[in-house]
Amino acid sequence: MSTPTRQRAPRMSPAERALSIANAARSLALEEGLSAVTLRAVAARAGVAPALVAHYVPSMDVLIARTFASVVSAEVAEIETLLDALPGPRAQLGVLVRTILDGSRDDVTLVWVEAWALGRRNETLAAEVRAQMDAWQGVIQDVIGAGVAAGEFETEDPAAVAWQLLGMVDGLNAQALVRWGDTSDRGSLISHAVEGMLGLDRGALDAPGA
Amino acid sequence: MSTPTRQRAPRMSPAERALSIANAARSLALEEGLSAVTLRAVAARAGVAPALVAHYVPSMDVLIARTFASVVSAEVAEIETLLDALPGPRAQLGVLVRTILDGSRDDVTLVWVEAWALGRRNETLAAEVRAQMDAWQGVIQDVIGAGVAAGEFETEDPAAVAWQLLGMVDGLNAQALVRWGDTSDRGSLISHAVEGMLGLDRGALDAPGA
DNA sequence: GCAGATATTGACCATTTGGTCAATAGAATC
DNA sequence: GATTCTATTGACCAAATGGTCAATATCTGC
Repeated sequence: MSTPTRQRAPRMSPAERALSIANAARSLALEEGLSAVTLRAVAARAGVAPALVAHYVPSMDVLIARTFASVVSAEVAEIETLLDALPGPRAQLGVLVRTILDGSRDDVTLVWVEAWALGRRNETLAAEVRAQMDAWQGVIQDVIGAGVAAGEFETEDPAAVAWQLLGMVDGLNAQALVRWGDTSDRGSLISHAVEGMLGLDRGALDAPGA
Repeated sequence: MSTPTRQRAPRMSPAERALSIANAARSLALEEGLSAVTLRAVAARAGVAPALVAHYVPSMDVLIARTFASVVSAEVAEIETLLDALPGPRAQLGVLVRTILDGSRDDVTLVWVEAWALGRRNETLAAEVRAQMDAWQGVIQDVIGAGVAAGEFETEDPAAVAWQLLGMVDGLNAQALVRWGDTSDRGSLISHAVEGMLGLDRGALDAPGA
């Protein structure tokens, strides 16, 4: 059947090849989930013999953990720069919630959900999951903390609220991954929920003017 | 090494054997997760040859889906009877949230999380996941609907609020599965969140008297 | 007790997984 | 142009997965 046989891969420097493999793993994870990041699948996508992937990575467990970290830390960084451009904590929190729930990151959500499951049998991945959760929680906590300092939010425990909010949006995203269409009112409803947690008036977090 | 060899399993009626296998799969799922429900693992736990499991089940995919349904529907039934014993919607909602989040069902949570992940490669399981999500949502929606009818809750879309609440608690439970200890304030915080969604005063859902 | 029905099993098979290692090919250096 | 270095590969391996099927053991009805 035509040429299902792979050409010999052009020689690269170790750094280049390592990057190429990491990128292959990353795109594979985003398109088909972390469980699709197997030795052979990564090799095929990178256009390379399976043995080469094994050669460049200590074990598949750590490649999966690194891939997870790569995907998620990029998302965190993206959100952070987005928030930096906004005026105050209230605007930031509103945008934060709406952005996370806007459904445009289902691929990342899939990576999260599979990481929770795979983490039970891959301790390296589990550690990375905890680290990235901490990073996420930190971003949210900073916003909430700033809001409390500015007298805009009311809570005695910004850290706990941040964890709570993180869990909520994770759950809603995971749910959206499984359920049919209908991702309608997620934004406004959770805004009301957050208002409840932070002692805000109803609608205080709704999208401003625009 | 002693006797790692299995005795021949005592003969049973098909109904009995099928039940025995289902129970083995169920306990395995609760102890080690859905991904541990493999042909050989189930056979070992049931004290039976692997071929017998294959004989009694159309495929592992459906055994896994049935096991998921068994675990989750039992939980739904348990909660329903718990709610029936309570006076009104507000008490029911408060207990509902606190009970789901009390951390005593981590085994079921693990089954949920793995079902989300495995469902992407097991359509039978995916269908069952959606069905059980609908069941859960129905229970919650009934409580909220009753509360709205009684003038205790304020929302225009009980169904949406129910979905939202379900997603939130799922996420918080999944998070607790991964994070270290510290499952502290989950109850009261989410109560405030729900109060925000349903237009209740702060503290309206806190545990009564007791 | 004997014969038939059937619950159960061992022996296979194909596939997929992660991983190892000596051999090979290709670029850089002398 | 020959030699050295090394990126890359094919050929393996062990383990685990789901699944099939003829053979066997055991119970039931006659």
